[in-house]
Amino acid sequence: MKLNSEQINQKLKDAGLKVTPQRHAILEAVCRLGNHPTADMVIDYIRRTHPGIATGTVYKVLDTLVDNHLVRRVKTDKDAMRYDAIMESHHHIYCAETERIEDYFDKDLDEMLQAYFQKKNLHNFKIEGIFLQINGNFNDNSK
Amino acid sequence: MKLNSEQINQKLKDAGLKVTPQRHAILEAVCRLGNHPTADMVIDYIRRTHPGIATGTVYKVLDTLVDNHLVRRVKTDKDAMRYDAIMESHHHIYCAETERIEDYFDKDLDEMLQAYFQKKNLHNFKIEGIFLQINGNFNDNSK
DNA sequence: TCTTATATAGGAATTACTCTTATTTAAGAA
DNA sequence: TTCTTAAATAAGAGTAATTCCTATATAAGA
Ligand SMILES: [Mn+2]
Ligand SMILES: [Mn+2]
Ligand SMILES: [Zn+2]
Ligand SMILES: [Zn+2]
Repeated sequence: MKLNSEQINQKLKDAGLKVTPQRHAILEAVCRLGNHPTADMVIDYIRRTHPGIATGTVYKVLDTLVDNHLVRRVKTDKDAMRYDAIMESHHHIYCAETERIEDYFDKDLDEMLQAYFQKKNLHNFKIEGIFLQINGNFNDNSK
Repeated sequence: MKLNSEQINQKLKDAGLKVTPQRHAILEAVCRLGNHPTADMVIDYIRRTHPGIATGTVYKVLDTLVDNHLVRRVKTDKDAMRYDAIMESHHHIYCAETERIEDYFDKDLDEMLQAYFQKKNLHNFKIEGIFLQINGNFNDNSK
């Protein structure tokens, strides 16, 4: 989560992508903003330091980052897509009312699910990932 | 899934909703179309028998049906929301490439998850539902 | 340094969805 | 059955979110 400038560049390189200031800024923004920002939030954040960036560039780079597994999409009931720079396996706790999304890491759960579906064997489907969306309401509104 | 006209009306009534031709047609369309149609697909389908229906009405009614638990939203990596008239607990198998979504019913899995989270107890979050999105690729392109 | 495939800027275009207001209607009351 | 009225719909303008196009710029390998 707390990647320095060099680590961000390295991630891009490792993915076989050209390192550009735009890609750097966008990946950094998704990391830094946390809480699963929308494209629009990314744009607002980036323009503070990088005023000229084009809207289309942000969308295109986000797609590229998703395709190259540096970022993932997080879907909610609302219209706008949200993005997540945490690529370690984790799930999402989501409150539709407040649009708040919290990460949920649970190794035991992941192992349980993996074991379950190994046994189950969905014929004619190759599983690439299993994600849980846990819907409900947060009791407090802290954080 | 194979609801007749009367059953559709009954569902609306049971939810405490006024029965209107538009609501009837929209709920029927989501049932009949299956495969998690977009609002646009619902509009196209309905206009064949019900040419005058307004776009805004379809979106509004879909919202109403979701709020009253007669339909649920299904989100994918693409921009457009999709809808599902199957309200029994089930999960989704999703291929991002083809945008195909298959329903996945699994009582054992549901019980396992429920038991797991009962024990786990996410403090400060009231769970309303847990949905799995199983991402990957279908081997065949049948169906 | 040169080359070139790739990426970005700029902005128009499109899609998906939302909102507003006048009109209509479902369904309970009389 | 007719009346009443809160709620629903039509129509279409408006907005948000995303995509697309093309000229220009740039990263990075040769
Ligand atoms: Mn979603
Ligand atoms: Mn949209
Ligand atoms: Zn996350
Ligand atoms: Zn379904």
